[in-house]
Amino acid sequence: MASDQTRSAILAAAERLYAVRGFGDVTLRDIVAEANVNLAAVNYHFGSKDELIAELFVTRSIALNRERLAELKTAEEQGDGRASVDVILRALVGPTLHGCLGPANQRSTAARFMIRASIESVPPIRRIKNREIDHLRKFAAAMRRALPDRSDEEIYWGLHFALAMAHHTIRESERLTKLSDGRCDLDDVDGIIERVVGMAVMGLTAGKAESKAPAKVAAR
Amino acid sequence: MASDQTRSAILAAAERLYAVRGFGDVTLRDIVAEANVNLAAVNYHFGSKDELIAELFVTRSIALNRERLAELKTAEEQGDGRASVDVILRALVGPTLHGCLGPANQRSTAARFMIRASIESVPPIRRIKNREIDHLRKFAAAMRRALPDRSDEEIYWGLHFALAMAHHTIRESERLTKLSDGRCDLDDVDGIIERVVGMAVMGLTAGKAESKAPAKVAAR
DNA sequence: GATAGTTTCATACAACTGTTTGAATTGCAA
DNA sequence: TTGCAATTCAAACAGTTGTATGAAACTATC
Repeated sequence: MASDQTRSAILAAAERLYAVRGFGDVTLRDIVAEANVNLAAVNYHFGSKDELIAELFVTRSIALNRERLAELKTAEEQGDGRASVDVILRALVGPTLHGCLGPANQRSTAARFMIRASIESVPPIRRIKNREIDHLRKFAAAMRRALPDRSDEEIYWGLHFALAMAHHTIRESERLTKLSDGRCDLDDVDGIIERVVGMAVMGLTAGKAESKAPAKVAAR
Repeated sequence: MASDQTRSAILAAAERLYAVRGFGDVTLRDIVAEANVNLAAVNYHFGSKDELIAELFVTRSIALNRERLAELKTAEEQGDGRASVDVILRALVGPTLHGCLGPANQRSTAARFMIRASIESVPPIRRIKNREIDHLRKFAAAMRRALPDRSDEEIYWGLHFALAMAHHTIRESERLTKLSDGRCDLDDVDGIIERVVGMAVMGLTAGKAESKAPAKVAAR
């Protein structure tokens, strides 16, 4: 309980190393060297390596989900309990994209860490991700209120595809840059968000009149 | 050169184990036990564990890419060197989705292996994936012919999003089923393909008249 | 049927992994 | 200061990993 100094040094060092080198080849010995603490400190403070990784990921996940829900809640309050489709989608994919993309040289360690977590999917992280379903259900519910005429199936596919585009863009941003010879601007995060949201809105509202304002779907 | 029996037994056993248990916890000893061969046989026939994995993945990748290109070529020949947007997209995402989705109990070992490869992303596989850019360029070129008015940027984003939806559906099919309480039918592969293609077509052609037939975008 | 080349085999190797141990040290309360 | 708990430390542990070795078994050629 006393200092907590060692504990946070380990957390910081671990996140830094995982962010840069991935989970695959970072050992406990690397971490304690980076943190300037003793090897046994990890097991003393966290119990095991997996629990260290889990704590790292849970912390960031909670923060991310909190942000998403806050955005959703604000939007629904302003809209009399009903937010528009594009606003809901922006609350879903915006925080992630803002957190993980943007100019590479100014990405936070936390962002790089979450990118790794999104790419490598090591067991302790996978276990946590599986519990995030409840979180998504809240967005499904919001979307149901925004599109009362759409079937649940359509809504789930819409949310699924929105997340697909967001996560894939994060995971494969390097490849997209290379493929397009830099013509796709991965630094313009807001542009990307509008692109993703625009596509998802089209998918969710295609063939029906929207119940709210048509939303500015054009990207850039 | 002689028998090749051992070699293929190793390949088959390795693919089977990786497909079921993932790359994370399958050791060479597991593989040789499953294949009923000696431990040293792997290094004798493949050089190293990584090269074994690479050969496995390259084989499947080549087959997949061949299938995609064949579909594209057929379509372009039938259309006087110009295929329609939806047909190009179907050639891009169809083979992958057909190969990896469908009723879980009748998925081939190869399909399960490719799903694993898509989820876990171990170093030797990542190295190979990075060389697949040329392959994508061919689809970009075909798309440019189909949509001469669209900018390269729009085309790359369109292809990127199409792949995003396809791969994410494969990676997260379990989660989508759980989230939607089974309302999203992951066994109807053709339905999924139409859904993905439909979305991508909308994204690529939004705001402009299509140069070919409007394509049946509605899913199911 | 001897021989040369290929393939198999049991075994050892060397390195690295996360974890544990028990003693030393520290910090704080009485 | 004394005593007690929390923390740090060096060292070792136990297990696993991929790989290398050298002899044995095989196979096909002459």
